[in-house]
Amino acid sequence: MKTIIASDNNYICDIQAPCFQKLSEEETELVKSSKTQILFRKGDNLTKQGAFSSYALFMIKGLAKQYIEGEGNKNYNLRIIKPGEFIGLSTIFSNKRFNYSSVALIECQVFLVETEAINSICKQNGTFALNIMNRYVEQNANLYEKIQTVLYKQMNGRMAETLLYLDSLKSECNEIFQLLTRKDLADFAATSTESAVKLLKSFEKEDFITLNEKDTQLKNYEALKEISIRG
Amino acid sequence: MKTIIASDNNYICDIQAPCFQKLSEEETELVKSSKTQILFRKGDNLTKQGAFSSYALFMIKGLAKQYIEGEGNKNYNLRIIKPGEFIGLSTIFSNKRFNYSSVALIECQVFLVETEAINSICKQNGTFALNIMNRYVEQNANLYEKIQTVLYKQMNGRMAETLLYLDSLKSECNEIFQLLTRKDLADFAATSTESAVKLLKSFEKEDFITLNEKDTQLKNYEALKEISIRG
DNA sequence: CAAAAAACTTGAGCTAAATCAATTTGTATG
DNA sequence: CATACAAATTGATTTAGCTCAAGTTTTTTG
Repeated sequence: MKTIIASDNNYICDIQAPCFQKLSEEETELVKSSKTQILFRKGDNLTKQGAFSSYALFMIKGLAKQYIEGEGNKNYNLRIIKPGEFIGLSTIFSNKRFNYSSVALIECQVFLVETEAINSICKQNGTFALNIMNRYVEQNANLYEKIQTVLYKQMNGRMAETLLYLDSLKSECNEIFQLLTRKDLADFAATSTESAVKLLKSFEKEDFITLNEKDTQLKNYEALKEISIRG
Repeated sequence: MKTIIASDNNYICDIQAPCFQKLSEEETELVKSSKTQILFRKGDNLTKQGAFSSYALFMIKGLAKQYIEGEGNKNYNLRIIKPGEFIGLSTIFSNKRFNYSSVALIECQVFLVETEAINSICKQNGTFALNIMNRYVEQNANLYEKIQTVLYKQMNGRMAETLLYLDSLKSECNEIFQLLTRKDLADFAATSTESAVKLLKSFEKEDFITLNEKDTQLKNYEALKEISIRG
């Protein structure tokens, strides 16, 4: 991994993220002392599916994509990871492995938190524990939805869903589509790259979207939502 | 729902399950006071996907299957729920809906715990919170695996996996296969019922399994594991 | 800036698995 | 116990979407 460990305090942030606000002095110290600031360059892996780890990652700044690896270049993209989100929380418990991979789409400022630190704070501070737990619940709900999408929808619906999801991120990152290749879109929609290209063309022909250079503009949200739901 | 609420203390158990052991007097009282004992008959729904709820369920005795509903009789079976396991923990937080359905395979003795009770105990008792959290982590890990299975394996692999999973439950419930129809197996393996039948036949012909009446005996574990991994 | 590599595009053909249809077997019910 | 209903089985047919091949465009790099 071509990573850079922030040598001094240049990058050290004061963990001002909401979820760290309600910690006691002592707890804050624990997080601070256990965290390591790291800068990931575009294309670097933040986590590698199956790898053992004794830390979770917390995104300060940047964007990454989270995906499940299959055989031979087949991946399934689950989501875009944004600032304020944890990556690899599963390592907190018995399961010390990352159950997904993630890769930086742009430069990412991240800090690593020892799982032991998170673990012991959870024991002391129920509110913090609930915050973390809530993240699990949401992740869980998302995974259930993904399974439904993958099992019950067909290509068109999955691509429509993908476009709506990515479009919803434009408020935070307007150039989101420019950061993604056709293969990325295909991996979000769980199709082959060729099918993704054909789907986009057909959506454009039907005037649901506009494809300019690498940007993608949604035009007919209603139609896309309809396709996304119908499957 | 044809459910029977235990009228008196016949069925009331002393929440001796491990996860409730480390609670304080006060907390135990909270759980006890908030719980309602229910008996579900074979075929009854314990949870219904999408339904709002203010309680989670805890299985005392019995077996149920957990599944994700699709359109028109298409379901995906995720697991068999056993005594000592929670059902619908997701209702504890913002997400007050069940994100899956579950149905009793045999008579099930269950108690309902108000989510508010669990929630407040989590705040007070970090160890309990970690116990609950650990259940999420495992569920999460399972869901990631399921997505891999569904996306990257084909029929044969999924059916082999299904058979190995169900066989592993025989130690606790030897008649597990007799409780399941071909459609149930198909729903575990994410195939059509017809395909499931054909797969089982072909596994039998290859001498990987024996099909007697409604029981299924695994004969060649190695071969099945191989198929299950290769996909 | 030229060459090589990566990403994108398009059409043709193939394939895994679903659907359909028809029959048989098993189970529940009046 | 007979009738109806649900589950299981089998072969024939269809199809969604993948793979393959071949070409074009874009991006990266020496």
